[in-house]
Amino acid sequence: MKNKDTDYQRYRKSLSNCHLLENMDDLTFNSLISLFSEQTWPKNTCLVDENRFLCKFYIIISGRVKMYQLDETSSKEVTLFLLHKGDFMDLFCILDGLEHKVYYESLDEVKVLEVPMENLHDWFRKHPEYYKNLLFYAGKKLRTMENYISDIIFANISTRLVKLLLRNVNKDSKNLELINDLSHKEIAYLIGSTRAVVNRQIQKLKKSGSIHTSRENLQIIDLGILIEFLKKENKYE
Amino acid sequence: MKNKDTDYQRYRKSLSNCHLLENMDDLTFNSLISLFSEQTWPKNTCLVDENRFLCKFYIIISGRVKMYQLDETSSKEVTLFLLHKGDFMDLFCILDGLEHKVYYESLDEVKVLEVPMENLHDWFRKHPEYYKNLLFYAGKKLRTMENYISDIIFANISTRLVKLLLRNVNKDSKNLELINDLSHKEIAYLIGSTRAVVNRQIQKLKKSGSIHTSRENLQIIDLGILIEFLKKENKYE
DNA sequence: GATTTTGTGCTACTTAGGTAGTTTTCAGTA
DNA sequence: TACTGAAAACTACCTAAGTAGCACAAAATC
Repeated sequence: MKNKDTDYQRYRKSLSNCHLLENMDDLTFNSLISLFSEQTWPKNTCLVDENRFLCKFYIIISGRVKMYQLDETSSKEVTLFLLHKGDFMDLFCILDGLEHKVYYESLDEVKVLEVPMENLHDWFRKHPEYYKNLLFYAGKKLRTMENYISDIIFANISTRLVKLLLRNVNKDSKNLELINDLSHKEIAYLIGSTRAVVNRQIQKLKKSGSIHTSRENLQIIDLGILIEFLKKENKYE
Repeated sequence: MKNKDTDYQRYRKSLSNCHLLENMDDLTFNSLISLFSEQTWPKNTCLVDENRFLCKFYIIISGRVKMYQLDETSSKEVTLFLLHKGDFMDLFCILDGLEHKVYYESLDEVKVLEVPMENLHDWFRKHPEYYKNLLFYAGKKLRTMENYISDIIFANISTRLVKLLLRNVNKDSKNLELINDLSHKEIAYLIGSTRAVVNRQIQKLKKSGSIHTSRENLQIIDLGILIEFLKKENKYE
């Protein structure tokens, strides 16, 4: 039992940014977290089982999972969300209980907390006030999607690329995080484009002296140039 | 009091498709609906007051409201949602209580139910189990947005146009609804394109014999042709 | 009923970005 | 240390779709 308790404290700490668990006293937190069990998914694994997310719910503890759509005809991809610590799967299923045709793939070794959907629903029925946390999270994701749509419609690829970079710069360290070790292909899918086009833009950014790249690695060396670029395009917020 | 009761019954009926009010006994329904007051907005009016939706919440009873984003630089638009009977405003604000930079415009004379946000929150605190209804609605909208994104990335304009038409065909009457009286410009904004391009595609559809148009009016005369077209593009679901 | 505004149809032009293909570089591993 | 496969770099090409402009018709406004 002592062991479990320290586990819970560990989760409490590592999931401090998790909207679902916000404003929760320790007792409630423990009652919820005791329903979960920890799992590890290996790197670069697809989670293709369509119905899995109707019966199980997951919270990511560590590692990245991309949620993406695939177009069978052209075998193109779009990454809808790059999920990480504190994110859920599948948001859509937990909200409306319907099937969600979407793909998930781990980009790192991923640790998750798993709970049978039914148990989670039971818990929520007993603690309906915590639906609010789910609402808040859904709101965040809606906003992200709305921005995605306006970006695709209003902004060209170079703008979208620069915005993606700036979004993922750590405010304190000024370093690129979360997407710094992705291939050009993965970066392309994050902004709804293709490898070749993104590479073309990356070459331009390199020549401008704003970034430095090596194999599966992208670093920002002059944030100011990127910000100036967005300002020129009137896309700087 | 009698008068009020008949009002409530009228709302109950006309808002039967409203997710927020689903699975609600009459007593609860009345306790909620009594917080609202009816309002009428004239046709073609912009609701620009930025903070309005932070303090007031609206349910549409009749008429259409488009929710859209505007790019100041290019003065381009995208319509994110074409809201109508049973839809809410502003979903984003009710979910996370944050400001939402978005535009609303009435396309018809619109009747809404208005409630001060604070009162609605109070009601929800007393009836937290109805957060679930909000969750369900949010899920629906997330799905719509996800589809929007994949369509923009995977499908060309003609496909997106045909999909838009088919989505808005009444299953029973086979007639185009909700978007049948829009200008080409408004149709363009619904699929993230421009007037001229949409017009080009509409001419093609007319020549194919699938649709008939007149000023601000679009009718489908051969649904089969449109469905065949999508099948050929492998975009038919 | 005259004037203005708005929607539609079309033509001609431009271009960003998608596509295809080759070469080079690099990391893992046999 | 050589082999292999993936990522990256670069070139050449193509086209869907955005842009600009104009003419005409239907509505709306005066």
